[in-house]
Amino acid sequence: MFSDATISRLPLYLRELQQLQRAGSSRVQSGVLARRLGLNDSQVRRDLSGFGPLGQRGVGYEIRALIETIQNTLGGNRSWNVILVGVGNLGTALSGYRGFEQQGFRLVGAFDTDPRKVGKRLGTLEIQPLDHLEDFIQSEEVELAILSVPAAAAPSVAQRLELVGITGILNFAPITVTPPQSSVTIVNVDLAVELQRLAYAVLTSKKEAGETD
Amino acid sequence: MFSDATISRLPLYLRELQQLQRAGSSRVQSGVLARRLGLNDSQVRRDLSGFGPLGQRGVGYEIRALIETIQNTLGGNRSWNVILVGVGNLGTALSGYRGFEQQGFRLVGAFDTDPRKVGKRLGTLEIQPLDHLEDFIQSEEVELAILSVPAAAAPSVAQRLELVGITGILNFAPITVTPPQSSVTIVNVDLAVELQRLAYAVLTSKKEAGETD
DNA sequence: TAGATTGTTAATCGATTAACAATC
DNA sequence: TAGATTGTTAATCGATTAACAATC
Repeated sequence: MFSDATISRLPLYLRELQQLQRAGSSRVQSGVLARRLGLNDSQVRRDLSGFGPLGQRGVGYEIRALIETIQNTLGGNRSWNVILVGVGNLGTALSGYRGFEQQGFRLVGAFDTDPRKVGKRLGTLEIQPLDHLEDFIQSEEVELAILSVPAAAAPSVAQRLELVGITGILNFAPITVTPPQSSVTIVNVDLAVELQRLAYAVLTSKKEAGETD
Repeated sequence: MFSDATISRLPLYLRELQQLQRAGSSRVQSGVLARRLGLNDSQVRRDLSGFGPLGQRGVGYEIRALIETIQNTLGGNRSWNVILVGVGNLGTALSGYRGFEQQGFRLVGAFDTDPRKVGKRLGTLEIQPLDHLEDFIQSEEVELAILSVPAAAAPSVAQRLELVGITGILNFAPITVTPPQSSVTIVNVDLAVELQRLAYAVLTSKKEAGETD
């Protein structure tokens, strides 16, 4: 129904639409979305046409309907129970990240091996020891895990999560984690990668501009 | 020389190669890299062939040479001075992120508007007020900025950064920031987007497996 | 009706991949 | 030499985009 390329843009449309809605708009045109996201307007219409006829010719798209439809497609229009494994600097930051809650992701548990952290609070949650992982995941029907442990620990923790039935892992540890078996989907996020892409883009835009540097 | 698709994979190769090197390997084959990154081996060879003949037929690629070449291409084989604007939870986490230093990015300054934060230490740095931004950027030859301020403040801070000559901004604020003029390159990182992609991947892999849910 | 914008087609463009000769 | 793996071609596949009829 949707190509991979389209799927990867749906979250971007969603964010932009929510921004427009908050700013008071109720309708939007393909050209507006395209400009704001640096895309082509044909591309936007083609992406959105996968939902069936949603727009009105001559008028545009109803923002509210678009948001609901995209959310339905992306997240099944339901909330997901998420746990955080590894409450270091990054883990703490991620737990406070507004965007997650907004998009239907509920942080229901936080885990760390460090005995000094266990028992402390993280927002409204109490940090639990890693031993509790298995019981908690089963009793709370947790499906997704955010992994922010040190690189060295990441593969073994990922394996443990898979064994107990976690279906998706968002890995922030600076190491590529591949699924031990294939019952779990792992998305690796590398923050340094983004900075490298930025540096490359800056270098090439300078070259284009004719600077010698 | 390199397609966009190839460029976006170079940082992934780099990370994988550094991991292999740390594990004691000195050579690697296209098939090995492909498997570890979920790519096709032809694709890996094609990507790497842009550097000229680097591999040895029948043997593979020298890891050390590959790393150096990729680093050269991506970052100009030099270090970049980076500042952090917005020292909240996320900013603090980013400042401690190992991956940045490893890839040649040096955090040279940290800024926040909050008077209670100004003067405090962040690692080896002292947090400065936003007023110091312009002077600091010019005297320290800062080129890149990591933006982790609240969404509402992001566009105006981005504009300020552009005016004073910053050439690249990595934006973590949960809002799409587009360059006011075109003298700056902005890369928007949305952490919730990754979680949404994961959720979608989980949903579709379930459907494929025939679960009704 | 006149103006605007969608939905969709067809053409173009670019990226992936299988295959294999070259060669270490 | 025999085995392995690169570098590169050619074919395939998929994604983007211009264009325009449909229609609000």
